[in-house]
Amino acid sequence: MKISDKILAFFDGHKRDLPWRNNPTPYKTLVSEIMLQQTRVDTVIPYFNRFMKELPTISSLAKADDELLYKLWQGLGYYNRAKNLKKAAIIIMEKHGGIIPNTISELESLPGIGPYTAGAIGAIAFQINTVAIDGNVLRVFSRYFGITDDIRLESTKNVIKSRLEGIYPANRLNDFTEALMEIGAIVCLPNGKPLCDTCPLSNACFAYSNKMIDVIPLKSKLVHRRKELKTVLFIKKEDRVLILKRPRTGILSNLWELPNIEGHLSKEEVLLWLSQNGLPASRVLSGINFVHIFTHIEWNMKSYVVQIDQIPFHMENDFIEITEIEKKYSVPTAFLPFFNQFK
DNA sequence: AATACGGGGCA
DNA sequence: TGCCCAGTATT
Repeated sequence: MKISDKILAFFDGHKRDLPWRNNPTPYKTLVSEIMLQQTRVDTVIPYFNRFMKELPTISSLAKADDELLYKLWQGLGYYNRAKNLKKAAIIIMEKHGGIIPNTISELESLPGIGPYTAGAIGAIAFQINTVAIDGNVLRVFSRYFGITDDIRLESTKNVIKSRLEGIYPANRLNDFTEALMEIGAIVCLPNGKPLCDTCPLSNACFAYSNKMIDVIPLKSKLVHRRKELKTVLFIKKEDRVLILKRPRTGILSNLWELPNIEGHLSKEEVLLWLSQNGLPASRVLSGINFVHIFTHIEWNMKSYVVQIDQIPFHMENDFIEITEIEKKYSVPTAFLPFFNQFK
């Protein structure tokens, strides 16, 4: 039995029931693949279902209100994906007549779509004979071929790509592409924990036969995570809280945040900051402290709850009812504990 | 070639 | 704690 047949047979017998696999369309493939970038399937599922309900077509996505778009993405992370997805939808409407393009080069020219996603959409939605190399595929085939180089290196990905091209079947490119990733996701697990007993590749797997599953793949360490101190202010007047829109670029771009200041401030320093910013406070109380960890930054946040007597007239539109914030404003996870402390 | 970019789940 | 995740854009 050819290796590709074994892989396809495994997929037929073990594939998970995922929402984007029900009555698949290129649009479902596009949205799911963007959401799945660096994000687990289980995390994506509820986001995908909500997204498809609110924005069921390319055209609705292209016209979507930005606040709705970011709200649908709240908590999913890598928020530029949402921005780029809408940009891509607009380009598809304007330059491709509303039809998702069916060539790798056209797909890859869209914002937010790189080599992996173009390959995945090309193969899954359009049966293009192309390789889609994600983290799963790198792990499965570095083990299978016995490739001991650092899988973060572009050169290693190219080696795996060319080796992989040699085992592609003539048809069912869509199922085969998903099958490779499915094996990585449910059998060939990371951290030396693969379930080789149930793996369709084990009898020809280099790492398995050489007892090297715990050393392959080799992956270099990430750079050090820097620490930042912040003081977060929960400034409220009855049911309304002051929130600010973050810049269009950088971390958590376009999302809404609580006012925050670099460093850990004392109550007196907070009072000074408030008066300098035209916010005379009636009371400043210590709030909760919280640590939020990003991939490359750690925010150590100290908070204060500030009650003010009167909202300055020029800030009238910046104080939003909490229930309204929950419904319509996209607030990054890092700030949610400060809202939840009152529940 | 290296870094910025989220958040959660699991040893 | 550290690793990993259906990666891409920017520098």
